[in-house]
Amino acid sequence: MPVLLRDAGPPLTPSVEDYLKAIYHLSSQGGFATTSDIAGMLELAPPSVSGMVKRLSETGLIEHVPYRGVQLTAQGRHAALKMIRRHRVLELYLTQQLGYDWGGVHAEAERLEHAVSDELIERMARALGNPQYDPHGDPIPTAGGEIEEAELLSVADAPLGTKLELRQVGTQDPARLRYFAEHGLTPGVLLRVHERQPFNGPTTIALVPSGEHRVVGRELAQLLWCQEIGR
Amino acid sequence: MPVLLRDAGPPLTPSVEDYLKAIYHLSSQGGFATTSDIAGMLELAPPSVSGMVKRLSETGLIEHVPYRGVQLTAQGRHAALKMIRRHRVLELYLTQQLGYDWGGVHAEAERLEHAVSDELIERMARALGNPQYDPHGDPIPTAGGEIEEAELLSVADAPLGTKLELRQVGTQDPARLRYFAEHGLTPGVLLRVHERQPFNGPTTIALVPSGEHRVVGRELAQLLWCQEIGR
DNA sequence: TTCACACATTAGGTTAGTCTAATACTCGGG
DNA sequence: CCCGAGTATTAGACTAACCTAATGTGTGAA
Repeated sequence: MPVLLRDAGPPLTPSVEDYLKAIYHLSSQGGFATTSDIAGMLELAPPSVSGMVKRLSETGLIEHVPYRGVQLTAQGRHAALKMIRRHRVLELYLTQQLGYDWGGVHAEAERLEHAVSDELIERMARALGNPQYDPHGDPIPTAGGEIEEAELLSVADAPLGTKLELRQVGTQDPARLRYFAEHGLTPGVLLRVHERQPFNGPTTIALVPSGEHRVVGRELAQLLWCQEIGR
Repeated sequence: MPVLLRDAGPPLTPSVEDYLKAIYHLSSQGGFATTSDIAGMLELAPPSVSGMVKRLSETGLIEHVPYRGVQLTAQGRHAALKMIRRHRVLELYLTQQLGYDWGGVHAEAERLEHAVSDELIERMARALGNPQYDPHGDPIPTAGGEIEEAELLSVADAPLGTKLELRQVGTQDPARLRYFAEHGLTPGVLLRVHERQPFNGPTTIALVPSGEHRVVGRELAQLLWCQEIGR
């Protein structure tokens, strides 16, 4: 029997679990998750989020900087990863064992993840051969709460030609963020490094699948963090 | 694809689903489910039940006779059977496909039954070959909301010798109910009809497994409804 | 340097579901 | 026939989680 996650403190409500997951996803690409981002992701009114944020930071699951945003504490991150493990194991189990297709599986997992026991998830994982990736290719955290951190390469360093997914933009500066957005360089976009000039010169990026080119200087290229898409 | 249950009205909360299931089980052996019986089964305080009973009867899921008890309406019965189908399919799936044992399976199903979709239950049922009985031998309602009603025989009519389970006591009269209880004749008890005198004479019952005998007149024997235990 | 706008927070209200304490009802036994 | 024990219900309070409306805050653009 694999080691299960130790349960720290009282059980979390489904709602709290959803907040933690949302904050995990939002703050994985940048430092803080903002109130309105969380509200947008969970389809709630911003004041509802403010209220929950207060409670979550009182119980030590998140760190709140007023008017800035929130980040997960170690404890909150652990709980979030547990939920993500549940979600991804469920998605994989439903598709592989019960013939679900891509479409239906997310909503089903979204509801089940709050109801399953650790034991059930471990049994499902075992039935699947303790898989490492879900049907979308996302890594499944271990029962111990560890996740394969995507190895991120900046566009300034990535090898030429390989297909990359833009994962993080390493700045909070609105001018730079706006500039990137205007040029279609937002997280999730696929691209290749097409050419790089020597002596810290500019990098040419080819967007995938359009093939359009973007030329960025070294300073900006260093802010664009990507993951190699091998799978 | 089998016909799924049509959903009548707004979705029910988990709490409401639990009430309906409890009322179904309690009123299957006798006319009314009382407030305190429901409170006992759900481990709630009686006033909580009174409050919920009011709401459920306002939404047409139950019929409430004040100070007497409640019964399910057709709509409530339908919803209860849907939950029982979910529960029993889940129990069977968890034991047969995921190696759960008898012990753990009930609690797991109890939580999952509120989170699964109809589609998931139908997929599980199909994976199991559309079974008719759960691991305990209880019948699984169909997706259409029908359940194999146990064929009940009164002790006055049952054949001699076959093993029977006492399922219902067909009276509300306290004197008779007390008499039955004092003689160990309560629902769930196993017995055989040992001997029956002619000309509407008394019936002798042998309790199982103790073998003790009880002699009851025809009037009382007609009140004891049993199910043949063949399986 | 200021000021308007976008965003965050506070204030106050709602619903579901629970609780305890107080009150109302029913019915069997004297 | 009435009364008290045992139930049922009402009254009133609490928590979690949401909402809308009102109020604060912080910053980019003029």
